[in-house]
Amino acid sequence: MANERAGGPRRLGELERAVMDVLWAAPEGSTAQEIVESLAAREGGTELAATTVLTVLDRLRRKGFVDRERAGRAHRYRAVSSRDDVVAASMLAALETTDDRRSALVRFAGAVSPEEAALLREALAELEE
Amino acid sequence: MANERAGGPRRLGELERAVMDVLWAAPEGSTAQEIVESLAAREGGTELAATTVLTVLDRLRRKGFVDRERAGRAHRYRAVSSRDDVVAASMLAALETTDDRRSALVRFAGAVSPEEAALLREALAELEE
DNA sequence: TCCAGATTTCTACGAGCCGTAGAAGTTCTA
DNA sequence: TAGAACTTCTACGGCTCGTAGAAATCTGGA
Repeated sequence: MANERAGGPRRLGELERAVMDVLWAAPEGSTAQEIVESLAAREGGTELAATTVLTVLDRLRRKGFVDRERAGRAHRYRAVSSRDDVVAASMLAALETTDDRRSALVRFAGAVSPEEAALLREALAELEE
Repeated sequence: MANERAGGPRRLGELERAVMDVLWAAPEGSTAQEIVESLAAREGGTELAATTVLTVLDRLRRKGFVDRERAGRAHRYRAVSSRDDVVAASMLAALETTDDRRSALVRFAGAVSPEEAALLREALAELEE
C-alpha cells in the first residue's frame, strides 16, 4: 500500500535533524566532513563514518531540505529553508489536519506559554498594521 | 538504535488517523464493527477485515489515543483526547523543535491565512482579559 | 448450563523509513 | 598520473504501519 503520502510534509529522523541543525548553524553551508566534525563535537561522542553523513545528506536532498554545490572536490551543502520556515510549515501541517481551525487555534493559544502568547500577539499585530 | 523517542508526541499513520476521525465523530464511542462500517462508508470502498481495525485500535490504545470499555460482548472505543487537543499538541511539538520561538512564531503568524490569523488574535485576546 | 457465533488476542508478513557503514567508483591536486 | 579525498552504490537491521489469518475467549440465547 501507499505508505505515507507522496507530496507530504516530510518528517525528519533524529540524525537527519541533527544534520539540519548543523546546517542551520552554518549559513555558508558545510561540507560533509565539517558536518561529521560538528556532530562529533556536539555529541562529544564518536565520529560517524563519513558515508553515514553523506547518506543522510542525500536523503535530505531528496526530501528537499538540502541543496549543494561543488566546492573543490567536495560539495558544500546548504539548508534550503530556514529552521523557522520548517518549523512553521510543520505547525501549519498539523493545523491543517483538522477542518475546525478555530477550535484548534483556541487550544493552541491556550497551550502555549504566556511568553509565547505575547510573542504571537506581537507577530500578529505587526501583520495587521 | 533507539528509533524515535519514547515519550514523544506519537505520530499517526494513515489508517490510524482515519480511525481516529471516526472516533472523534462519535462522542459516545464506537465498537470495532461500527468503525469497520464507517470506514467502508467513508471510503466508499471495500470493508477492511475486522481484525485489521482491531489491531489499529490496539496500537492506538498503546499510544494513548484511545480508551475502551466493555459493551456487551464487544468493547466500545473512545478517543482519549479531542482532535483539537491532538492538533494543538502536535503544533506545540513542532514549535518546540526550535529554541528561537520568536522567529518561528513570526513565521507561523505570517504563514497562516488571514482568517486564521484573525481567529488566533481572538483566541489570544480572550486569554488575556 | 452449554454452545455457536461474535469479538478479541496472538502472530505474522511485507513495505518503507532511518541509522549506519563498507565497497567501489570518480575526481581533484600535487 | 597516482594517491588521496570525496561520492555513489548497495546493504542490513530495527522500527512503524497496513493488513489479516488462526486461535483463544467470551457472551447471549436455547
